[in-house]
Amino acid sequence: MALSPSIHDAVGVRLARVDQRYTKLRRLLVETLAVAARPLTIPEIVASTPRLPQSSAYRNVTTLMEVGVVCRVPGTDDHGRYELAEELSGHHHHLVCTHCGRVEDVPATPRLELALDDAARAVTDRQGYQVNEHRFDQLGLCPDCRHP
Amino acid sequence: MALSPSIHDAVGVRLARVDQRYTKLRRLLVETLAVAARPLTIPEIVASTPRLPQSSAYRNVTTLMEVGVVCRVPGTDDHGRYELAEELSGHHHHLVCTHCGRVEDVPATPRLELALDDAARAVTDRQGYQVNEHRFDQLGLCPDCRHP
DNA sequence: ATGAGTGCAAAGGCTTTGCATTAGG
DNA sequence: CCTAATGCAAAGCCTTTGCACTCAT
Repeated sequence: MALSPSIHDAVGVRLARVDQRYTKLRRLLVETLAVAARPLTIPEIVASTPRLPQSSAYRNVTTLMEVGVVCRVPGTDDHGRYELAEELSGHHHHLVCTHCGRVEDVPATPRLELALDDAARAVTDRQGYQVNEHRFDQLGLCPDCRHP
Repeated sequence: MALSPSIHDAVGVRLARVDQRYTKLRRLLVETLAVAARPLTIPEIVASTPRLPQSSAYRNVTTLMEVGVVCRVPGTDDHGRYELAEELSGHHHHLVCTHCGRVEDVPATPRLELALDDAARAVTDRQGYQVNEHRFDQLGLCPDCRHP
C-alpha cells in the first residue's frame, strides 16, 4: 500500500503550522483514507487501521479536519464519513447508495464544473452568499444493491 | 401563514395509503416546514411549532419521511435537517453556510439540470450505478457571517 | 370501538472529554 | 525537557423506545 510521499509531506506541513505533530497514528489514519479512495465511517477507519483506538480516531479525524487535510462527507444517514480533502485527493463528486449507505468517489468533468461555477455566480449575485465550494452527490443504487 | 391546501391534501393521501392519520400535530409540523422554506433541525422545528413535544417531532418526521413527504438534508455538521420533499416543494438546491450551519433553498435552473443529468448518465454507464436523484449544495458564507 | 398517535421519561448509541501516561521535536 | 498525543473509561448529547393515555376514523 505505497502512498505518494508528497501527501505525507503536505500533511506534515499543515500540522506543523499549528504546532501539531505528524505522529504514527496520524500517518496510519491518512494511509487508510488514501488507500480507501472513498469516504469511510469511523467504525470503518478503526477496523482498517490496526491498533487505532476509537477515541484516537475521533480526535485525529477532528484534528486533521481542522488543518484541512480531511473533510466530512454527508451520506444518507447521519453517520459521519471522512475522506482526504480535495486539495490532496483532487476534486471529485460522490455516488451515494440509498440502500446500503456506501459512498463512492467519481471524478468531476470540466463541462459539469463549468455549469456548477455558473450556478455559483448566480447565487452570489442573487442571495449575497459567498460560495467557496460545492458538493454534487448522485443518489441511487450501487451495483450490489441493484442485483441482490 | 396560509398554506396551499393542495399540500395538505397530498400529505393526507400519502398517509392514508399506509393507514396513517393526518393528525393535528402532523399538520402543524408540515406547516412549519412549508413556512420555513428551508431545511430545519429538530430543535428548530420544536421551537417554531407550539405544543409539539420533542419525541413527537422525531416520530412524525420519521413517519413523514417514510411516506415521502419529508426528507433529510445534509448540512456541514451532523445535525439532521428536514424539509418538505421536492415533489411537494419543487426541485431546488441548497446553500450551506460553513460558519453557522444554516441551510437555504435555491431554485434549480434548466441549464444546470441538463448538465447534472448528463453527469448522471455518464456515471450509470461507467460505474453501474442506477442514479435516481441528485443533491447539489453550494458551501460558503451567508450574508450574516460575511459581515459580522 | 379499535388501532394509531401522543407524551413523558428512561434507555440507546455515537461522539466527546478528563486524566494519567507516553512519546514527538 | 516540555508540550502534544495517547488510551482508557466516564460523561454528553441527540435520538429512539416503552408504556399508559388519548384521539381519529
